[in-house]
Amino acid sequence: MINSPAAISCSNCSVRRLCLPAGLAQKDIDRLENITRRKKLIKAGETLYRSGDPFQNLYAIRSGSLKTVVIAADGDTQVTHFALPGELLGLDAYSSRIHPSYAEALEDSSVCLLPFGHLEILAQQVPALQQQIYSLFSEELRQENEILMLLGKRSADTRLAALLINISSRYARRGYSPREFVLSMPRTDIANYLGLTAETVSRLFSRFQREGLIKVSGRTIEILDLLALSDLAGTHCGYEGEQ
Amino acid sequence: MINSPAAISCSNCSVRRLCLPAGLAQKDIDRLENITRRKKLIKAGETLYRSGDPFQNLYAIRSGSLKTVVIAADGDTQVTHFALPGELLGLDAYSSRIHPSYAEALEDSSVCLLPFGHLEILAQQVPALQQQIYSLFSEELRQENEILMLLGKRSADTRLAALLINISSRYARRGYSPREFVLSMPRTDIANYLGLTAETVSRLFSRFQREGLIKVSGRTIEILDLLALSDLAGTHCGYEGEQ
DNA sequence: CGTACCGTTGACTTTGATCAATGTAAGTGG
DNA sequence: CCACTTACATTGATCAAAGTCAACGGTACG
Repeated sequence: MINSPAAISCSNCSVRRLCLPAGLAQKDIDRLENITRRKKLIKAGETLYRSGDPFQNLYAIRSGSLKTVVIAADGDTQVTHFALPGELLGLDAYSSRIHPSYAEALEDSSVCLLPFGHLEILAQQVPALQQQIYSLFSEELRQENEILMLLGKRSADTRLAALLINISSRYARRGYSPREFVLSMPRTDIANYLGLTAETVSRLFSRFQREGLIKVSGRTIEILDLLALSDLAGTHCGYEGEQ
Repeated sequence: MINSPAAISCSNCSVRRLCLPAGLAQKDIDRLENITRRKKLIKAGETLYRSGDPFQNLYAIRSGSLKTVVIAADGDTQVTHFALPGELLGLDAYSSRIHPSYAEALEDSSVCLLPFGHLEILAQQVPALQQQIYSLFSEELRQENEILMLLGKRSADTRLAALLINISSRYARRGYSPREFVLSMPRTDIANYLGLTAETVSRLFSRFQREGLIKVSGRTIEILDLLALSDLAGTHCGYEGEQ
């Protein structure tokens, strides 16, 4: 864990407009930076926090990607989110003061630690920050509702198409190509997230490729027919509202 | 819509300890009451708000029950929540300023209107209220994660058992019998919520009855073997964390 | 170079959806 | 009060989608 030099403060973070500082005046960003100095680097496969850990911080992703996973009493797991830079992790721990899920890095990643006690006090003084926190909470609720629809009502191919379109649009929003990207998670995680098996996901990748929708090469995906894929996803695609 | 007499203020509301006033000092409850005077009565089948409506208020349920439903672009719907007294509706509308879902009364119900603008300002001044709002947001996220697990990983019988246990425990928390209750929603809504069909739900009710787990009489459910039913639900039962 | 993990593909099985018919209770108007 | 309507619920027969089990191929890493 390191104390950041000015070089990696919010002000020049590439995802600041997606993250907590969004909508804040410069003087308020300065105050926010005072409590977000601490960073953490985590390697692929390491956990950022575990289920059952006491809630101390929120975590803002600077780079890399993570999955969040809930564990049932019988040991069964459910991947609930694939998180990209600019997104906040840990909000679900507030009420119980215990993390109900764990977060694991899918690749080497860097996160900012946000001590929630400090953030809460600052939010009390800075209405725009307060509003941004509400907004991130609310947006996450809205997204989960869309995923609920996906799991409750959609066929396997629609689910996978929706995930691809979702990831594509989120990369686009971060300045990367929406047409070609590398999935940072294994097939098993995709399957778990979508409520399917790895075999079904694998078969669907093959089928999508056969049908000319995408080109698959291991975890590298090239979208050949974005329109048709979006179509297959319904308009259930933009479940981050970012198409 | 009526202005409440003192008789139906938060202070003597039967669900105040589950609702926004939880954890607030009396003087702060008094201030909260100043902005929560307006009530609304809605009849079974009427909507509290519709998808697309501008976000003005949160709604706290005083009595009755409602469902919240998201509508996909193709018209397909997903029931996302069955809401009981003390619960807050509308949090998911904050970030977009538009309700992404609609809320419909399952029986004649009464709700408190909470103008969010006012609530936000008050929360800025009353840390305990701020914390309670975070808490309700966070708790809702946690619950949605459990439902995700239910829809992603569980069989039809486990899903229905989990719903019954969940409703039972929520009634218990509100001072009603956990062993016998009337479901306020039709089978189709239960099926939609659980990602099943009404036929499957109906068959499961019959099977549970045949197996001596419950007694079904229309929408009246008597739980005969709470232990076995909880067992079937896994411990995925208490997804409101209230068992 | 071999081990371990991940991904793909095939054969078969199972779960729950679909289609269709019938049953039941509540409300409506004659 | 009773036929009639309507909405909700149940049950059965059939079907399809996705799961399971199993074998095999590729790639990365020690």
